[in-house]
Amino acid sequence: MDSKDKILNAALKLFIREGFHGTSTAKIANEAGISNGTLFHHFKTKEDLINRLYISVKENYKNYLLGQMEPCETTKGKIKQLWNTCVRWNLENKDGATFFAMFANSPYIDKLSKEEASRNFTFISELFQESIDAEVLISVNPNLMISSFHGSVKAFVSFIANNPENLDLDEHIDIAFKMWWRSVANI
Amino acid sequence: MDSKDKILNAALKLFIREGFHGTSTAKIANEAGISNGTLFHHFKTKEDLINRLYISVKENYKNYLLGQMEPCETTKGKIKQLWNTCVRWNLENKDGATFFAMFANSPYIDKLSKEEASRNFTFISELFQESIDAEVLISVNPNLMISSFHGSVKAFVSFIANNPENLDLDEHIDIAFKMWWRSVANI
DNA sequence: GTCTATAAGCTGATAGAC
DNA sequence: GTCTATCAGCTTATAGAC
Repeated sequence: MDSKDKILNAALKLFIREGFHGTSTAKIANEAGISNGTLFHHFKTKEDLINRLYISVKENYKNYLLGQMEPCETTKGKIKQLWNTCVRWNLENKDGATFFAMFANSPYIDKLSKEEASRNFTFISELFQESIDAEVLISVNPNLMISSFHGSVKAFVSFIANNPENLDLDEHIDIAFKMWWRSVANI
Repeated sequence: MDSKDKILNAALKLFIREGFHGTSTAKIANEAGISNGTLFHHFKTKEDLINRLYISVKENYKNYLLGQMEPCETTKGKIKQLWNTCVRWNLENKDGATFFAMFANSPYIDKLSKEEASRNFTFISELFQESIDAEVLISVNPNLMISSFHGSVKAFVSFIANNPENLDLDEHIDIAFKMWWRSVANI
């Protein structure tokens, strides 16, 4: 792992544990095992580091989704697989998910970074548009559909995070997807 | 308006515009029109200020909900009214909603504040539990139902925020509620 | 309750040697 | 690319007068 990645990993870990304010560049450098000067060789400013971290986590998310998706015949199957995979990334990458929750609306993330990051997820928009056109999904504003999708994923992940009883994960993933599917399926 | 409220208002405004890190106590005091010393007379530390602000916004949310709710015969009517009212608070109090999104998962908000704030919302839990018992809502884990409810509200609000075309708000509120209702109604 | 004055310590960032 | 040394400025918080 090169220095840049060491720094990004250390920053993610510290930001979610102690917040942006509580995490100085010195702490990040220390956690990464490099010097403060080296940090500023790789990142122009602290804000630059935050933005690059944001883009990096988003890209990790995208690659996970594309890597896990298998060919699937039906439209419903494709969407279910996407939903499941989103949930699993969020559960397996809690640091990344928390970082999004903390910083997605924050002023530290500039508009350019947001646009660059969201450009990676156009394949989701396309899937929904196709599904609406094919009358598999109800005919509503596609952006409302996408908001509903992500909202459902986030709500389920937050439910799992806050209810650490020994409940059957696969069973509840199925229940939650079926609930969401009823709200958007064209039947 | 007394100094304490002036400080809380100024802090909310600055936190969402410039972030926690970018907002010094001096800036807050200046925006509030009082001195830095006075700020520390009312709030023990900056972290104390953040936590008190969090509780204050949550309380404002609760009072809005309780104030707007009118007596309603049917269970579905009650839930629809609650959903609508939640959406309207989030749309009318964008600063508060953004503050939640930014800080709800953050380390600045301590556990005691979270508990104190969530204790105000037990009436929502009770409504859902009753509705499940009455077989108006499907029989799932009540916490999953609550997560789904808040997730649906947040998803809709985020859709409205990101799609500022001149779409009919009331019409879309109806559409979005109907979508969510299909996912939880016991029919 | 409110103000001014003050300070110790930390912050992000730079310069320059290797 | 990485390090050490360094700093100017800002940070939270306090003390004490009114």
